[in-house]
Amino acid sequence: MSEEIRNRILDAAARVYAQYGFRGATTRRIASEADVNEVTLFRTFGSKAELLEAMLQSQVVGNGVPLLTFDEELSARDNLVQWCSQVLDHLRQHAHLIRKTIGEAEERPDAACAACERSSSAGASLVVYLERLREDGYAEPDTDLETGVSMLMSTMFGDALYRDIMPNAFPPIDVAAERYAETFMRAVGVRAAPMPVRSRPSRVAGTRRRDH
Amino acid sequence: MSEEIRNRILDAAARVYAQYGFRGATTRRIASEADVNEVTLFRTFGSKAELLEAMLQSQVVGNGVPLLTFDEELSARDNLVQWCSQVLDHLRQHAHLIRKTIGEAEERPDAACAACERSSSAGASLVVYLERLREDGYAEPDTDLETGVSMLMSTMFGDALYRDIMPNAFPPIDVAAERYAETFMRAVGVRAAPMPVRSRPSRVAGTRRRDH
DNA sequence: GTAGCAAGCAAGTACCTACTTGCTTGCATC
DNA sequence: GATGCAAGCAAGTAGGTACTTGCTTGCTAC
Repeated sequence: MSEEIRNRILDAAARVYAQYGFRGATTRRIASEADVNEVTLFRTFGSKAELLEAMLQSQVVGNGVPLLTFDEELSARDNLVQWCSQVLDHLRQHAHLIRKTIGEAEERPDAACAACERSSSAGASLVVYLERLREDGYAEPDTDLETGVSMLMSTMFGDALYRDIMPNAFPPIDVAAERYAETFMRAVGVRAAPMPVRSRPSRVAGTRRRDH
Repeated sequence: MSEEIRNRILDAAARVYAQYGFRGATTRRIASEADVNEVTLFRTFGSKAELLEAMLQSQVVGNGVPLLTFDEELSARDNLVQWCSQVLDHLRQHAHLIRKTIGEAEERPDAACAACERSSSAGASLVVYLERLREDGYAEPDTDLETGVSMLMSTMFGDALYRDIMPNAFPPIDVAAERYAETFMRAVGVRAAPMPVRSRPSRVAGTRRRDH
């Protein structure tokens, strides 16, 4: 089948690109990494540029930064920790590829943009969640939410992309997610318990908050 | 003089490298950017690798991330805002170069490390400052200082390096420094006024804090 | 069996790359 | 004016790059 060999080439291209970048990802290297004749690359994808474009697209499809989908069963803290952990995992898995793509943004800006949209919508999903916490009285109303979210996203990108080249600039890897989430909560004023009183509007249906 | 032409080559190499990276920074391009014969590069630096190494070193020397040197006249907030502003300025000036160097860390890890040491010592200077604020009662004692600092550094790197490719993921450029500083202050519990009472040891000489 | 097709293989094209060599030009010093 | 030196210039070397062409091999379907 042609499909199997096609995927083998795409996978090999991803590995080679992640290590050597666009210029360094020669057709020769990719072919030998995929254990395929070099001519097959051109017959299958037409050119090196088209190959790498297809490879980047295949890496992005269904592979974006995870959105925050809150679980009513969990506390705000646990929701945040879990999401941070997912985002960190995802970014770390694609760290080399992202680093290369971003590093070459001057020369091929379109490639970098694809990945960016995903991450900004992930940030947006966090904003939505925080606004809900706020109207439920779980978060203080007078904090700079957007800046906090922006900082948390930068933090997770920084951790995932640069931990391996400057390891002592970050919290230990096994507690990073919760430390980020907790520090973030302080920054944007997310409380464990809701605001003491005020005219907090009761939620619609389906919530299980019976607290005072 | 040979010195002038040498600097012209180094500057040109920096520009070309910032745009094309190591592989893309061909001796031909650098020579033409410096308006110098290509042979002169080899006579002056020996090889392309030595040239670019010299260029990176010349960019780092006396050019590290600024350390936080607090001004007793200013409030903690103003000290932090000022420092953040300096760091952001510095990082933005070298953004392209840093991005390329970090993107190529897999292939030339030593080059990336040089820049990293500087920035981690900048973070360390912030920790020192915060510990002083804490013992003066200007900061809460029970917050995760290291994580906060790590997040602030990541934030500033992220802003400086990625703002141009994802502009709406960050606060407006003219207020970014103060928003980061203020959000950071919340996160690590830096107050405008010192702790209410306790057995706070009085500072040595030269301070002007007469508050209770 | 044979026709079609996907892949391998060997070789070649045209261009770019780092780097070298031999020679000329201009300037500054004695 | 002769010497030395830094730079330019033209040409060449050896190898890598993307990409092409022509032919062979092996498998699958009718």
